[in-house]
Formats: sequence, structure tokens, C-alpha cells
Amino acid sequence: MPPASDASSSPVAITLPDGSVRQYPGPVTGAEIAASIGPGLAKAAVAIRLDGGEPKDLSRPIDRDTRIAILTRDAPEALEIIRHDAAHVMAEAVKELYPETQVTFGPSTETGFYYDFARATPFTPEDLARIETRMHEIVDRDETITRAEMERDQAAEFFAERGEKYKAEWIHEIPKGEAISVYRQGDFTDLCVGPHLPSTGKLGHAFKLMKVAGAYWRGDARNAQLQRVYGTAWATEKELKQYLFQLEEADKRDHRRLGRELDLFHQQEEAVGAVFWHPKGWTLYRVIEEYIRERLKKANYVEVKTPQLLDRSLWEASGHWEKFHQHMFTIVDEGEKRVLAVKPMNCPGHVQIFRQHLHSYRELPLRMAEFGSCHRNEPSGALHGIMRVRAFTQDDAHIFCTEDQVTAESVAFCDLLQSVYRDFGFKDVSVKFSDRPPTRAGTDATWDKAEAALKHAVEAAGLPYTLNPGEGAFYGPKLEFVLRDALGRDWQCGTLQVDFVLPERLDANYIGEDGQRHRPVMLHRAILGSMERFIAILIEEYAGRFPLWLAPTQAVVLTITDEANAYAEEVRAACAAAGLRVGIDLTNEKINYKVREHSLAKVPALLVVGKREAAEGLVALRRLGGKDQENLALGDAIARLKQEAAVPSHAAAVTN
RNA sequence: GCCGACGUAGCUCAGGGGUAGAGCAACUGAUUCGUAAUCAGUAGGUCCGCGGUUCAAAUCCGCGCGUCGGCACCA
Repeated sequence: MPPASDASSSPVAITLPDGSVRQYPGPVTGAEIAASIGPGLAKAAVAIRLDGGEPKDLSRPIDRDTRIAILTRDAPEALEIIRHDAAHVMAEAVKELYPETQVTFGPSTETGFYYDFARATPFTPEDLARIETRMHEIVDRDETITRAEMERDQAAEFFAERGEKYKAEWIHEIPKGEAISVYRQGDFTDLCVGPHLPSTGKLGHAFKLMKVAGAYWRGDARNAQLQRVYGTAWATEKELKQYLFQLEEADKRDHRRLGRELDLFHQQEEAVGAVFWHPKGWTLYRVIEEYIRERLKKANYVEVKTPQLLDRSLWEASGHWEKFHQHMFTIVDEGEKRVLAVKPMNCPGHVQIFRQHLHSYRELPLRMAEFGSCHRNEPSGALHGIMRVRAFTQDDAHIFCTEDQVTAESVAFCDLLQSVYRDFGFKDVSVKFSDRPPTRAGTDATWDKAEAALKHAVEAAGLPYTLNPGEGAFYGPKLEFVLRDALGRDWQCGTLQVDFVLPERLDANYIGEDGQRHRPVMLHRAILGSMERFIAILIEEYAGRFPLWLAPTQAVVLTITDEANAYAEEVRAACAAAGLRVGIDLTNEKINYKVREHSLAKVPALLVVGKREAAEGLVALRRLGGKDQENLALGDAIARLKQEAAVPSHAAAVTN
């Protein structure tokens, strides 16, 4: 239907993505353009893009010549709108069912949406089921969604009158001059920038409420706690099903489940936030530690070990006491009247070693590494399996260098880190650049210098990064290298921090070319971050099926009857002599049972021997997950496994 | 730390005011077997802890502790 043109309007020319141009007598909406192209498009349309900009509502009038694209349900951008609408439909359902509830914020997320509600009584799982049912009803009602703009005061009054004090408060935060828009669907009106679907029916039914959790108003723990209801939403039922299936699969890779099933480690109430490493887990740990040690050695690091307990005065000097003493474990030495802190990090200790000599600029950069065992009294709610613990070990190092060396050292570190991640099989790592936090040590001039140096370094390393404003350490800006777990949660592993502050506070010096004392710069850096966390991520990445070089047990020799026992022992001994981590299973069970047992234990290679193999000096090699086996001479089998089990850094040429 | 859910055998879970249950695992015995579960038997419990209600509590109530999911925190 062509729009009615009024006297003041002039014709509008709309260019479609295929280059064709359509003329309209006056202002026209996206919905009208879609309808004029065809009823199919009108039905599928969810939003419109003007001049390649952000998606807008289909109901917005367009009064000038422009290029447009009609976004349909299957467009990637449409999903975000669908999810955002799901949040609004949920809010409408909640307001209908529990009118005393106040609404606050409800954005889309990576897999769905949430909405934060203020309500005195908590939502129960039964409430969630009721809300979800009502949401489906609202979709079936197919309520028209309309956008309107309001004056600031008028909008504030509107929401205040309805008892929505959070919304009213927020309106005052919106920058002056910015339009204040509200969206209406049925009896529900929400303050929102949009865009939204034309009607609730367009949302469809591919959504599900997942969980309810606490969340603070405006993300600040000092504010009221709201109830956040999470949901997932998709364009199609099939995608929803697929997502729910993926969640189940991810749960099977959870490091806590696999840690128990594979007998790698355990945790218990008497040592909250700490790890009991079992023999297999500790084997994995040591393989990784040894690998890193080799890499660092080749990159010209030296390794040190510093004390677990250090006097409070040292932490005061470094500035950690002021900022973190509540999270430090302390010990009062009654006899000496001293307060000692269990080290939460290694840098002050490393500076003490540095200070024991007078260093020449010729000795820099000095790269000092430590597998530093640290304790931090993390808040109970932060603990998470072995990913977030109170007792952990960092693959830590501090590079003492001159200002001129910062870039080259940073680039070398970024290369080393990427090479290490590649060896472990991680391909996509995201990098965040965190700049000065609100509370910090050091002058603004120092921060300007440190941030510029780090930015220059990350760019020189050729790494794409996103900005993470205000999230730097108190003594310097940092790069964070982030890996993702099986459930899609991001965990910081590697880090690189430029620090001009601690050398000053802890009085580290070197003698320059000019014969004068100078402050070194400290680069704080870790690749794996926490050994515990990194191992957890590895477990999930591989779902417990480690590559041969990492597998705690690389092979097990299985006998078919006890007549092969002596030969099996010979095979085991030969494997062990070749440096393989090998076990043997002489139990009186059927071969089917043994294969199943060791397959479930995710042993990568099974060497089956019976009478035939014993007679001919063979083994039947069966690989984890394989359907069949291969008969090989014992020596060939060992040579093959040994080659595959080589630690990557030892096999490949290393440049760092 | 905050909000919510949960805590029963080594594991996965059922039971829900009146004698503590299953499968798998463990142990014992038999079976000598050719690539993802051989058969039979035995044993196994502070139902997270402490209080309370009750003739009677694993079960209901309160308080702790822990775990899980978020939020906040993360040198």
C-alpha cells in the first residue's frame, strides 16, 4: 500500500541491495517498502538497515533518498533482535503475572537474553515455568510493537508513576540531546533504544528460560541485588534444540567431571580452593611444567624459587598490602611479633633477587622465571573447580629491561606465547588490552608512557586486540590472553604487563652506559597463567582425550590369556625403556572388557597381545576411538608411538 | 561476599515422618576368553554437620559448611 503523501513531503528514492531504485511519493517505512516488493518479504522482514548502518525498526519513516537492506529472520543481525524481543516478552509476562515487579534492563546475549527484575520475593523454578508459558501466549497474541519518543521529564514521570523507579533513575543518565524512545507491546511499555520486531508473533517459539540468578543493579555490589532471569532464544526450533544438545555435550567435557572420571585430581571440603593431584593428574602437570621449562630455557630465561612467606613490610612497600591485604593469607609469628603473608604473587620476591647484585645495563634484559606457588583468599563465590582456586601455581616471569627494550621483549614474548598455545592445540585466542584502572599507583605521565609502550608492542607483535578500559593492574597496563572453556566461558590465561611502578617502589636499579643508576622496567608475564586453570582448559579442550605427548598413560599392554603374561611384561618393559608411560593389564578378564575399560579411561594406545603375538614378537595396536587394530612388530610399534609422543618443542625447530 | 538451587553407598541416582534402595564400581569364587560390559556370590551408609519440632526425622523447621549456576571480585 503506498503511503499517503502530505503537501510538505517530497518523493523518496530507495536503493535496494541489488542496485535497483524504487520511487515513493513521500516518507515511507521499511514495512511498506517490504510490502511493495512482495508479501513473502513483508512476512519475513524483521528490521531495516539504512546506508549500511545499524538495524532499525521497520516502522521508522524514511524521508530521504537512501540505500536500504531489508533484514529477514535468517540474517545474523536478526538473531540479536529476536533475543532482545524475547527479553521484552519475558518482561511483559512477568509484569502480567507479578505486577509488583519492577523491570530494569534486559539485553540480548551471545546465546539468548536476560532481564533483571526487582522483586522482594525470589522467583522459583515453578515461577520460571509459568513465565515461560505466558511468554508463549504473548507470542500467540501477536501484539503490535510500536516505538514512540518522549521528552525526558515526561518519560521519567511516566515510569515513576508506574512505580518503575529503576527506569526513572536511568532516564536521568541518558545523555542530553539523545532521543528517549519507548516501545509498547500490549499493556507493556519499556524504555529501550531498540530496534524491535514489528509484533510479538515474529519472535516465534524457539526460546527457553534457563535459570535465575542474582545480579547487582548497574553491576555494582554496593547497589541493590536484582533477580536476573536468563533465557536462550533462536530463530528456529532446530537451532534451539541444537544449542540444548551442545550444552549437554559440553557438560560431558567439564573438567570437574573428567578430573574424577580419569582420576586426575580431587578437591574436598577440608582444603577449599585447593587441588589434590592424583598420580595421573600430577604426571600431566609435570609434563606441562617440563615443557614450559624447556621453552623458557631456549628463550634465555633463568629459573628461580622464592619464599612462600614474606614479611608484611615488603607487601606494604610494593603496594599490594594496601590493595589486597583482605585477600592475603597471613600468619602472625607470636614470638617475633611479625606478620607474614603467604605470597599471593612472585614479583616482590623476584625484585629481591634482582637487588642482590648491582646490575649493569649489559645484563639486561634479565628474564627471571618461577613456577610460583601462590595463595590468594578468593571470595567463596569465585571458586570454580580448579579454574579458580585459592592455591595455584603461575608460570610466572619478570623481565627486567630498559625502556628501549620493552618493545622487542614484548614482541618476543607474544611470539613465544603463541607458539606455546599452538603446541597445545589452541588456535583462537583473544587478546584484551586493559588500561589504567581508577585506583592505581604511579603518575599519569608514567601511565601514559606504559600504555603507549604496551600498545606499540602489541601492534608490533601483529596481534588483534580489543580494548578493556580501566581493567589494568594497579601498577601497570596489561594484555590478557583469553581462552574459552567447554561451556563458552572465557578465562584469562596469559598476561603481559608493563610496570614502571614496582621497580620504583621496591628500589630496583641498574647502572647505565652513563655510569648512573637507572630504574629498570619490569615486564610481568605468564603464558599458561595458572597451571591449574590451564590444565582444566586442556582437559575440556581435548575432552580428556589428550594427544600422546600429554596423556598421563600413553599405552597399556593388554593380554588375551595369561599364557601371554610373560611376553606382555616384555612389551611393557620395552615401551618403558623407550620412555613411554605405559601400563599393563594382566587381569583375568575378556579382551572385550579390557578394551572397554581402558578406552573409557581414554588411554590413547592399547597394545593387545595373545598367543600369536607372543610367538611372533608382534603387538596388535589399537588407537583410542579406532574401530580396528593393526598388527606390528614390537619395535615398529614402539618407534611409531615414541615419535608421536615427542614433546612439540623438542620435535620442532624453536626460534624463541 | 551477595542471590538462588542442591548435598542419600566410591560413582550416577530413586525414596520423602514409621526396618535405607537400584545400577555401575569394589571384594570373593568360577570362567582362559581375539578387540567397547562373562557368570555367581559377598560386603558396603553419621542419608553434609549441629540444634529444634515429634512417640518417631534421611524426610519438617532453624543455623552452619560445602558444591553448582549467576553477580561482584580476580595483583
